[in-house]
Amino acid sequence: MADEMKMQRNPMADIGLDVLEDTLSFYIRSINMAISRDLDASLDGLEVARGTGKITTLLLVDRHPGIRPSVIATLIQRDRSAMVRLVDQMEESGLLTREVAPDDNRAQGLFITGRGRALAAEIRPRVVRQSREFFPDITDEEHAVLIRVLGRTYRRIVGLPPAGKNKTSGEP
Amino acid sequence: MADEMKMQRNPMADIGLDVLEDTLSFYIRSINMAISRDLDASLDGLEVARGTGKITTLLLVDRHPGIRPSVIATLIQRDRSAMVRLVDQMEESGLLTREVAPDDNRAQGLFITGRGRALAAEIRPRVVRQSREFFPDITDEEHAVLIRVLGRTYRRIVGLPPAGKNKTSGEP
DNA sequence: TATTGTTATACTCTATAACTATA
DNA sequence: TATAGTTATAGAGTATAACAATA
Repeated sequence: MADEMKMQRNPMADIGLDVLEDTLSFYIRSINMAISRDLDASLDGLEVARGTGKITTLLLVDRHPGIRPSVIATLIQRDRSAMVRLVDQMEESGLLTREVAPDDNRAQGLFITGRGRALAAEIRPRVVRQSREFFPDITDEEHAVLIRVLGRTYRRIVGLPPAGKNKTSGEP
Repeated sequence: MADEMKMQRNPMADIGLDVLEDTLSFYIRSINMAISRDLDASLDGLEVARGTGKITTLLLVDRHPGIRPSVIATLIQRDRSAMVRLVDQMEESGLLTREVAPDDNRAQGLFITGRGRALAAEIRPRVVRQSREFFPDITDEEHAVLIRVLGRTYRRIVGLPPAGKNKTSGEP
């Protein structure tokens, strides 16, 4: 009788996630969707909302004048064709400019504009704050572990040297 | 002299990521892209590759016969319209069936088919293995911390009760 | 022959709104 | 009035292949 009464009063209450309960990729993929939506909302109207590459591109160009599109493409894990559209878009918005690289006529260097620099300054604290505030229920220690472990994984994926060793210009 | 020689021999070697270096959302978003691509590759040809909802839907329907699309939609953070297309697709593939819910004619229950059950059994170990092998350079302890912290965050986002309390059918 | 940037295309995902039928 | 599912559509992202110019 009580068995028949349970029905689905709160359908969420007793849902088990099967093996996904212990599967990191599931959590990464799920949280990615939520955090990206939240980030878009917190940057609404700012020309860098939507999509995963614009913020990184802006900050990298601001920090590394003359950086090449192909380098950024590697760091944001896009192919060159996707990178072209990204740079097109940001150039049209007046955030950066392209110049032919002095040492290689095939390549380009990207340079920040005044507007781009202002926007970078505007979003920098916002991006950091949004990221931390998205995890209100984790401790600073847990946060540090996540940064360390996920940072290590990211660097391995894109081919950056391990943390703390990026001061020396390494061998190829 | 040595200053002029550095040029850009290995362009990746000394790239700083600006504030993104300490921004969790950046790592989540970046790793998400890589892990999703890798998962797609490891499930190539299996009818559940591509896109984030199919695997979860299959395992949830297999585990919870009669589960409603709207419940799954909440757990995978999609709206109902996206859920419809997902279920359409999986029904056409013969992985699950829809039935009108006996207690509410508006609602549906989803049920696994033989093919669906077989596919679920096929992918379960693959998904778990892929997830762990994608992080070859983290310890089991670090892995456990990630599962615990990200799992907690996921449950908060989608409105599931905290871990360990999902045995009791909670109040609404 | 390999690399950098470019263009084109097809495919998928995302977000939004409006609609139906039930409750 | 609110909810479960559905349909339609515009916009954005993704993957792929082919191309030109340069190394």
